[in-house]
Amino acid sequence: MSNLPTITEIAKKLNISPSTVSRALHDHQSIGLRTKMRVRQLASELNYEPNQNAIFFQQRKTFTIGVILPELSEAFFSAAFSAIEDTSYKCKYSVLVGQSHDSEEREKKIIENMKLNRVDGLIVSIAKHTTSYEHFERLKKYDIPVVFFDRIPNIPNIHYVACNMETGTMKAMKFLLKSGHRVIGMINGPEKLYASQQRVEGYIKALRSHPLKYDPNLIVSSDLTREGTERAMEQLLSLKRKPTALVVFNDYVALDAIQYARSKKLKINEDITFVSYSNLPMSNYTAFPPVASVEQFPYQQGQKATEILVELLSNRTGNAETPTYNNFTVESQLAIHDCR
Amino acid sequence: MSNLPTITEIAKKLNISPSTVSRALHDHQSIGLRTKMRVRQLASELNYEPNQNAIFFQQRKTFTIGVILPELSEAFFSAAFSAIEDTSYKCKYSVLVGQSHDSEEREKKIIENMKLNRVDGLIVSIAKHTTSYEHFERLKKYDIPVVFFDRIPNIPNIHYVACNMETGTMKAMKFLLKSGHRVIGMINGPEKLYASQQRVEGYIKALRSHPLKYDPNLIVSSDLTREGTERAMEQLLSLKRKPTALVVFNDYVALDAIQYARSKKLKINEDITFVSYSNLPMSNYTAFPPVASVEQFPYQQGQKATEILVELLSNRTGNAETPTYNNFTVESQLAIHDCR
DNA sequence: GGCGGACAGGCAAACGATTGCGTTTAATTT
DNA sequence: AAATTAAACGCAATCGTTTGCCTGTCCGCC
Repeated sequence: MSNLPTITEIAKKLNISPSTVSRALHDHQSIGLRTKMRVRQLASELNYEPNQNAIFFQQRKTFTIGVILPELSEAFFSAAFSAIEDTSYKCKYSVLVGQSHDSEEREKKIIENMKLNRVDGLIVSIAKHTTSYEHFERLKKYDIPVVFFDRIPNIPNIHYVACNMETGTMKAMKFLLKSGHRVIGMINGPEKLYASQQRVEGYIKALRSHPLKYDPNLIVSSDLTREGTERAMEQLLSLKRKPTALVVFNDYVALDAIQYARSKKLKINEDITFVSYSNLPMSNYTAFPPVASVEQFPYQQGQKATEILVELLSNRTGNAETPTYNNFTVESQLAIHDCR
Repeated sequence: MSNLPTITEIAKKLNISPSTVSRALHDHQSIGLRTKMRVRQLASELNYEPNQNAIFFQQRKTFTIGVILPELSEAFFSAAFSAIEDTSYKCKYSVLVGQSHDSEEREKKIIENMKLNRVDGLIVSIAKHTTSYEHFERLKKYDIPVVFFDRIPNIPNIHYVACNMETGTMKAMKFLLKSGHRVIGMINGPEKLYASQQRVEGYIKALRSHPLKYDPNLIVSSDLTREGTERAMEQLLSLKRKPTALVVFNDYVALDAIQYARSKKLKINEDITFVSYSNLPMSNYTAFPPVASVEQFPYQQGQKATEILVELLSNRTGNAETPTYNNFTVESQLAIHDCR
């Protein structure tokens, strides 16, 4: 039943040594053609399959990459994860996954777990409540490379893939400015996030290049919960110079913000216009979608991150070379929705 | 650097044998207290961590469960997967995942891969285009138990977790009947799916118990694509006895159907009413959500499936006991949306 | 005094595959 | 004919941990 054939069995049946079998199956040069044939013949007859566990153990490698994400059920991350799975499947890597549920503690535990499981490398999008990065730093000692994507920590010497949120924000701003808006607010995400900082940069640069003066009151942060978003909206709507348009951290936040605005009897696209990020497919179905969305290409990000990691893993010579850090920025793009 | 401490090292430094160290770390009875202390002391000093690969290899177990899903980016599956991850995390299992993208061929390849990776067991929601189940049958020979959930094949002798779609459909139907609808149509999913068959059962039972006569023309299938749904709608709307309400396979299909209805100038909730399944959070944001949705509890399904699998895996005695097949049905529930 | 048994620990095989280094045989060169 | 060499394969160690079985030692008890 569960007694799978091994290399040693094959060897015995053919009266040769296990090493020969192994080499034959790997098409090693120093094995004669007829032996190779006999081995392969028998192997396929017996339905032989190499025991990956034995190989992993022997090679001190698992051909497994760990993925740590905040929430698998969020469309952006599941799209990215889908890409990661697809890409590593192509590269013969397996994928182990854990979700931090945006908790730093959980994130640490998962990392611990991944380390125990001896993953070869990690792809991470950090939890929004993560404040310190030492648990990632420690991985360097274990020779486990980490590639961050989208939610990347703002520290030097890391591998990462991210979308250029600065230019993305500039595109969004220019679109709004062109439409005639002059007082534009922003609901930003947690300030620790690099992506949040980039949004502010883009916001300011767009204003400057127009030129308009920058009013810090027009930028407020949300913790990305519904309540946080409502508080942010409250703040923005209570300003003397009330914004006629808002750039909002992502589509989820935007939908909450829009609902809040409607509850305050504001007319969407008349009294107030929304632009958002990450262009969820669900925007197609919603009643009042943002008029435009900065596409963040989750699939591409996931794919690129995986490719970088695999590259990193295959180029390992073991000796202490000077490490170079890969980063890849995918250019963002503004998707303008047709609001029929 | 990457030279992690091993049991043998610890043994050497303490001048005892590796077996003693192993047993000490496992709190084995036959090891003296002071030796245990010394071992643990040194182990934590050296930051010893057992090499899981070695253990997996030695125990012929991986403590890994494989998960095969159609699409990770679908809310239902990512919620279920989230539960699977959470639950197996608690049970000290790792999760390997693959998505079939609803292709039978891809499904087969993933299974092959999981087999190679020696997963201990599998949790599967089958691809909608899967027609034969031999690739699952084969796994029995390898002693890899499979627990199906939600999308389960309609064959005997399997472990599965599913939502009771029959009673769920009856609840939906009764709700519509109570609201006064007399001609109720159904857009069903692929007929192969057990879940589709159950929906039809519930549909018919609800009619009979009312009693109303059953008109087969009122049930049409969609392949779950937008086009398929539109064809289904076309069929239903061209009937002489036009339905005033529709029970639709899931929320995605419902949203497509509703859009189609609107494009035909039908007024939602006046000319035609929709009831759907699986109560996606996004329904809260959409313009015209179905008035009610049969909640399928993806989280609970995922959790239960994982629990069953873990139970199955820990109860393995190895001898050929008569297998018993676990199945678990979570009762569905009708969520009525407030359409303000 | 001899015996049983509890206690503490060691030996060595086993899990399955890979790989550096040797060994044999036969062919080729000088 | 002797020497060199290439081809084809075997030996044995190795990866790190677990575990069945054995060996002492010490104690208590009849």
